[in-house]
Amino acid sequence: MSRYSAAEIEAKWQQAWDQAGIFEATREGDKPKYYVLEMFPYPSGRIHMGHVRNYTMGDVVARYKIATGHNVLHPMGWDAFGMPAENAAMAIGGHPKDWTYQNIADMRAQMKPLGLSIDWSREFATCDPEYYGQQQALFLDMLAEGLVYRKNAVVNWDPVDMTVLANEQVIDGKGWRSGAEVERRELTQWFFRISDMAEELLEALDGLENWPAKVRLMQENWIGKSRGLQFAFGLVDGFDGHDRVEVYTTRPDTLMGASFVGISPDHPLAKTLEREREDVAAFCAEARKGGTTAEAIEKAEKMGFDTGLRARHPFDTSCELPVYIANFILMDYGTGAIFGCPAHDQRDFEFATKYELPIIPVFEPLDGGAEPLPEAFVPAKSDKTRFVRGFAGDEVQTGEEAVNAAIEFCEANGVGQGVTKFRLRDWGLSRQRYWGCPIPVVHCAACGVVPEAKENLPVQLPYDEDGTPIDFSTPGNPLDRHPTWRDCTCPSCGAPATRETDTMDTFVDSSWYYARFTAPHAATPTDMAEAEYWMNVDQYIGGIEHAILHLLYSRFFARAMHITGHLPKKAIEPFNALFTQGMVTHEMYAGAETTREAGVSSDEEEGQVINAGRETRVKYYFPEDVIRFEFNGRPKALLRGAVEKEEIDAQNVIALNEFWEFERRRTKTVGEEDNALDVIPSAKMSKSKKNVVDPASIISAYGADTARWFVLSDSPPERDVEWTASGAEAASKHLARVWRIASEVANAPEAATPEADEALLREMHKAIDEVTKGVESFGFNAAIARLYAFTNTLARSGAGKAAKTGATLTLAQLMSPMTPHLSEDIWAMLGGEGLVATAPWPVADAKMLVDENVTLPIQINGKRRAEISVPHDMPKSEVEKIALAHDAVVKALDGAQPKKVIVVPGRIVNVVI
RNA sequence: GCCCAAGUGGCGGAAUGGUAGACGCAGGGGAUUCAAAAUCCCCCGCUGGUAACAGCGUGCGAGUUCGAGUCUCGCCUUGGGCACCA
Repeated sequence: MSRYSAAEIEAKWQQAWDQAGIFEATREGDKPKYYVLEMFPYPSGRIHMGHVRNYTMGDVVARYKIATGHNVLHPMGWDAFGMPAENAAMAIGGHPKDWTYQNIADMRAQMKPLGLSIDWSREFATCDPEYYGQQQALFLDMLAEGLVYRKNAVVNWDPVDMTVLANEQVIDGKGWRSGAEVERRELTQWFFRISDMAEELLEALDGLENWPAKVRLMQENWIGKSRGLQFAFGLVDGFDGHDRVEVYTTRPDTLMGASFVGISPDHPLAKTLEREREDVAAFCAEARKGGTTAEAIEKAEKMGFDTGLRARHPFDTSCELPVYIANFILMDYGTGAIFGCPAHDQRDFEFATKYELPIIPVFEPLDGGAEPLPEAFVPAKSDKTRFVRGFAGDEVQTGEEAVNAAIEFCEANGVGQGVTKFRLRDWGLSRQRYWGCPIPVVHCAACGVVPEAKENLPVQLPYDEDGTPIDFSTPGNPLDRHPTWRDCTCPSCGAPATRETDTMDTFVDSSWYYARFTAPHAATPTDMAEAEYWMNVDQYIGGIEHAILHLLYSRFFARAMHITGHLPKKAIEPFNALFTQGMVTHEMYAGAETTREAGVSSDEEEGQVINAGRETRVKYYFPEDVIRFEFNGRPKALLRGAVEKEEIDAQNVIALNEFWEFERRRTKTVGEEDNALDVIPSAKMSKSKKNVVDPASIISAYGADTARWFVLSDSPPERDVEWTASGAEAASKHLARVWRIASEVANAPEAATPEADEALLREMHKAIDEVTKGVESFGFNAAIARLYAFTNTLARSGAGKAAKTGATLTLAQLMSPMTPHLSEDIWAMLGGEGLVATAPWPVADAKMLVDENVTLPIQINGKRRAEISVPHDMPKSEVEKIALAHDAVVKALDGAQPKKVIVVPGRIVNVVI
């Protein structure tokens, strides 16, 4: 073979690894363990470049750790439950299970050629009954520990489809599918008691040193701890048993600026009033209208209703404040009631302006110190309030200080007490869906809600029992409609009973899969001995989009699993290190109209960027950028990305609601619907098909090593990388060059000059040093740049055969985490021992990293003016002497003495004149 | 509105406070070839200069330092997170 043939080589070495079984993880041996994990994919049916990048990074880490003497666990599985499968069943018939397992088979077939160091013997899908059965066992244990409970919750209810809608599925207050006005309805749902752990989940963030600061911060904000004062306003005249209104405030220092009290329409007092007064009922009905989406809230006008009730100010009993019901007050934060201080709160200010309530500043608008007031309301002569003086003297305090002083003051005066609140809510896990893990409880007329007996697990989803197909043709939960599945007996009394038909949020599935990988076939959720050995995940890699929900839920679950005896204490923070990688982007046209205007013909070359005129950039998100499906019989593809809206012709964008249905599976983080998510039909997509980079076609054209090399080479891993055809071409050429260089080593002269050998050896050790540092610090792009440089050195070196052979073997080794097949081939070609995959990582010789002679720049007043070459270990004084004798320095000094000479050994000389 | 991050050639990007622009892409020139592909060599921040060289240069403005892309402060721009959260 005289040319590098990726297809041949890659198949050959994958087979060799398989036969050697080197990626199968066992607990044997005394090597330190290392668990590397990439966020597992949703089986959409096709892998994309985002997957390639994610798994390549994980593979680099895994292979490097193998080479450095670790016992590595590197598993792969499938996040397989969720809406797309159910929608496919709805749109094209068939069963979600068949659709899913077919997709898994397809994706596995596409992933295998990448040559990943995965222990496939541990593979599972979350829709395997073996997995979700253990998840049900876990649920029952959590139920027994009080970590799960049932309560009423307000949800978006579509009265036509008779289903609960996620916030993202409510568009302009209407159900995405039915178009019916969405109602807010109270339903009984299951919840994880995650809010009880808010404090701990927050505090433990500090210990996650190897997590990106950004992710920790996002979680901190999400948990949203706040310190404030909770106290009661007494009502002047009580109403039907209500004689006080409890409020919570984070700004007790503005208490003297209170001009009204507001309560939520869902507040108990409002509900009582509603029952007895028609005008209140009418207002509350109006206020409750509209969904709970961020968009609906944004648009809603601030409305208030004066109940006529009056509240007494706790520090000024002569002051009576009106009690309003207001639509902007949420029942589920704080106490569902507030006091309004229009002078120091924008929202209260708007409300007060609208209803002509007094605006009472409590701080002077001093320079510095005091917070600025809305300009119109800075009083001519400021009224330094009694309150500020009362507890803080004349000094106007700000921020936390003022708040704490106010709390202290209030507590001392018997007005309420300081409390800590969190934004984090309990995690509602009930989904009215078929394709999810059934919640293993039974409803019994006599016993109520009864946990299913463990010996009856798994509670399996019905497939096609008794020839009764699952009915996906109509909206709602197919489990509800199933004629027999719900029927069961009560595990407690044995009487006929009904199964719970809600299934679990798919985030539950992904909250503990990392633990299951340590013992994927254990008869209990985990095997403690295995968990003790393998946990924690040493390096977790995935997309930033999971910064909050998935990672927070996993942290909660790990704690819950410890409490229920399924994980050791050390695993309550399951991911020691986290790396969030960027996306793979690619320029493209957004739709056929645009494409035609740009003058693109269909026979343009694959992947070429054709015209900059109307192109736009699309970000391919991990893990599922493109979902192919049929909708109403038409083939479509969904593309989620930052397409600039105005670039897209309206007719090319299918309805957002179709998109959201497919997105619901991954329950969007709140507010993400604002992220310009656009959807392009595949009919249009195929016309501009050249915009989609399909890993399979790249691999068949260039080979896996090229794809791997490229996705790592161009950008830092945490940043987005743009896929370009020329970049892929360059990667391919480079690998072919390395192979060629290796195959020509045999032609090198037996003996060369010792200088040439020495020089190559030094370069080699420098390369070892820098590449190792790069790989260890996720500086893959820098490591690759160093490998390019070393390759250039090697190619031009006049060293002899032995030195060149050694250098080439080392090059192959250093490249092996990124291009394992090519490296393996070169290793074998040059007589390396065994497999390069298991060969010990080369170690740089510190002595070889420093050259005998170094070039030092000479600066004069910080500007480079000359350079000298001196031995690296020459004493400072000698260096100084030589520098001062340099022509350029002598000339600049012009006979004068330098003020100062700074010599940094091996670095620089600076002469200050 | 609140919080966070990032701004370096035509492009992606290098650079423990110590020669800014490594490495790659794109571009230009050349060798090889009947020709091409492939390969190899050279140039490539801006301005002036044939050149040697000089001046300028890491978003803008200050500061610390012998020395700042890197540290501090203030702006500008872009990106991200949170949000009727009291």
